[in-house]
Amino acid sequence: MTMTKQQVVQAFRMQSIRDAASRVVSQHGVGGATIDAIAAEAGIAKGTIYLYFKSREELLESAADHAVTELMAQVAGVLESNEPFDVQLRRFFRTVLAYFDEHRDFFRLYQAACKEEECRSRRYTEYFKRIRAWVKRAMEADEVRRLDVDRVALVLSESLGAVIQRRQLDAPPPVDADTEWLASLFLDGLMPKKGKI
Amino acid sequence: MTMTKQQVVQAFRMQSIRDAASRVVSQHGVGGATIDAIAAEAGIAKGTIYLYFKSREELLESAADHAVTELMAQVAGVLESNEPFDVQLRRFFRTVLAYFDEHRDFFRLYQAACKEEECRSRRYTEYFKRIRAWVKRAMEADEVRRLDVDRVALVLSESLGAVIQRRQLDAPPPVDADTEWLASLFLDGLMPKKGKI
Amino acid sequence: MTMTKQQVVQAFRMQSIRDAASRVVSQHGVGGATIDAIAAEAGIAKGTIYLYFKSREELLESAADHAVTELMAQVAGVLESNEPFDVQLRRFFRTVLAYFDEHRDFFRLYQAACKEEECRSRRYTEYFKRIRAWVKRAMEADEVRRLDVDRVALVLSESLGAVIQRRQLDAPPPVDADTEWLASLFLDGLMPKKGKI
Amino acid sequence: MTMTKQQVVQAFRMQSIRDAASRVVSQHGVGGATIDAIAAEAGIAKGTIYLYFKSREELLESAADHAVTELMAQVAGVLESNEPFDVQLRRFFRTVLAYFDEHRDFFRLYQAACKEEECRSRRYTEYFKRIRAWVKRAMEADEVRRLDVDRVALVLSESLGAVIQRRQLDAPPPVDADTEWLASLFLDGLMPKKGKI
DNA sequence: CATGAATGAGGCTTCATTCAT
DNA sequence: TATGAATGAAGCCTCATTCAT
Repeated sequence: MTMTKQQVVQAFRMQSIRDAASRVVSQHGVGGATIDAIAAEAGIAKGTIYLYFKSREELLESAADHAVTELMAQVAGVLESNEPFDVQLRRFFRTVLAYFDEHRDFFRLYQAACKEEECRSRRYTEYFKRIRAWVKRAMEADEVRRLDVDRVALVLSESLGAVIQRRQLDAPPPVDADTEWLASLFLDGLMPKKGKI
Repeated sequence: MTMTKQQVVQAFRMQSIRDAASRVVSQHGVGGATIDAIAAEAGIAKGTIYLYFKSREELLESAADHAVTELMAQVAGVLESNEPFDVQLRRFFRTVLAYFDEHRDFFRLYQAACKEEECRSRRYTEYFKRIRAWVKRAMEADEVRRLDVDRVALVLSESLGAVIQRRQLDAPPPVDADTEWLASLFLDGLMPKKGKI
Repeated sequence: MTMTKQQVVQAFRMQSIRDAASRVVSQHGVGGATIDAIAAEAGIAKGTIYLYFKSREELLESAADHAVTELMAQVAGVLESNEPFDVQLRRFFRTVLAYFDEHRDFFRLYQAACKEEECRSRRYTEYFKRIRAWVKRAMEADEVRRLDVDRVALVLSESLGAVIQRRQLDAPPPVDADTEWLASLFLDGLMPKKGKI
Repeated sequence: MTMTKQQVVQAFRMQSIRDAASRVVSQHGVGGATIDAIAAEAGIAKGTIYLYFKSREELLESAADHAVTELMAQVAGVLESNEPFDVQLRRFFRTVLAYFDEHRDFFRLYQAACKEEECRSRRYTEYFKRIRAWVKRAMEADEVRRLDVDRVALVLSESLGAVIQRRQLDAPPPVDADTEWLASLFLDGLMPKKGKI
């Protein structure tokens, strides 16, 4: 795991370019994320980008990959803990919401870059699988009703995504508010709790 | 409201161009929806498009608007009926899923065209407002738990969108299956129904 | 063989672009024949070139092809006549030299474009085959000594090429002088004609 | 003429770079002979090349120059011997053909680098002058028919060049075969030897 | 001396838009 | 109205050259 100074510098540079790309995308959309704009944002020359990435496409893909990876690292601990599902669900929502409050760039980058073509690949798949596995475990432990695992995982993550995106407009409520609200909706549903005395 | 023959022809022509745009987008993505391709698909000359739409952007926006409008017309009846919420919710899901099963073109058009820039504007806002109003009414009638109306409407529509998108891959289950499943999730939540003797 | 007016215009435009390309190459070399320069020389916009040729490479190839074809048309009559070989040889040399005196652009275009890669293809091959066939016929008729047909054809055409190229520098002697000289060399060789009392 | 150790090292380094350039050109053409590729082939850093050559152009020119010089050194002995012209001609052809069989890299480098711009300069001129002088001497000694000296020298060297190039495709016949054949053509011409009793 | 990361001019190509017919 | 040839701005990418280490 020891890296030469070279490798450290290279890694650093690559990340700074990815960050610049992410920022540009978040401000101008994927279509507006030209190499010129990204280079300007990164404060380097156009050509320099090609020392680190083979093409614009590879750069955007890499930026998305890295963002998902970073998020995953933060989410992993939560999903693999031994707490009850409802506690985990709250922590999961809170973690992701907080991540995006700090990286509000990302969502659009990720979504837009991946809507077209077969993107959304590798990393996101891993991310999604992790959520799916977590839901599955909860179902098997009867902590959660048995429903289509894939669809539940999908709806959970996409609903979260939608809330995140919405938080990017106007002044969002505190993270905890959205967290609690989402958890409540998914745990108990929309129906009034008649039967719960 | 009577239209001259001229206006009828014009309206017809515009819609046929929008439809062509929609088809092209669904096949080649928004990036691949060049004016050339759209004109070819519509069987007209490139220049003709500019007789009806000011720019490519306006055309795509208009196409998305119209698609949402069409969907809205179908959804409106459901949301304004006097049935109980759970029945409405099922019909709502079913209607939208069915619409997209027949117009699977649209989703990508709509999503992609609108992620960038501040699209998603006008029409979608109306569509969303209608759902929001419906949810609000249900809450006020105590058919639904009182939660943040905006967020509930958001999560409902986005979850539906996610499922729709997922349905476009592989062989989707019947509309009714996804309908029932979504309804169950949102009505009763994820927790096992212990108390429901 | 009747062409629509469209086709005529298109053919004319294509040829004018080829001609511009040929001129630019002859002045600045193949490397200097940028799309910008060719468009400027043709008096049209850069993009227009792409309405008629798929890429720079295709344009240059096409230009070379057409030049060879034109030359071939002029040479064909000579080679297929029923005159004795020495007469034909003189007419052949004269025709090609004259062609290049009027199109002195071409040689460098052709040579340079084809040195790299496997160019020199199609058309030139045809041109060469014609010469080869002619030489072969002459040999079979015992008008010419039996030597390696391929090599003879090669040396004839390349020697001619060299002389053409040389003629492009300084003030060249009249076409007839070079014609006569070449014919004499190839017909009788370098040795003094001792035996020919 | 004694060189300091410095100068020796410098000369050696320059030649190794020229050789690398020559190899790269022979494999990828002049267009593909980027500074990057040449440096990699030479096993040195890009910047180092600029310590020894002012620019890419100067390097390629220098490489061509040196190759011609080397060839010239081998040809010189032949052309200045006191043997009869026909013997010399055969030895000349054989020497050049053999040189290129071992350095088939060179031809394309030389041709391509020099077609553009007014290359083909200095060294080649010397090389050519030497051949010209030799032919002239032979004419003055009545070993060769009196024809335009320049054109004869030109046709001799270019014909040889053409054969060399052709030898680079497919499996070439032995050097001696082409040597003999060329000599025969140029010595005696194409006409059947009727008069030779 | 040697290095190679950084630069940026310049090339190719696409495509939204215009306009003469 | 309809057409589609022409335009040219703008994007992506390459690579010769420089310069701080």
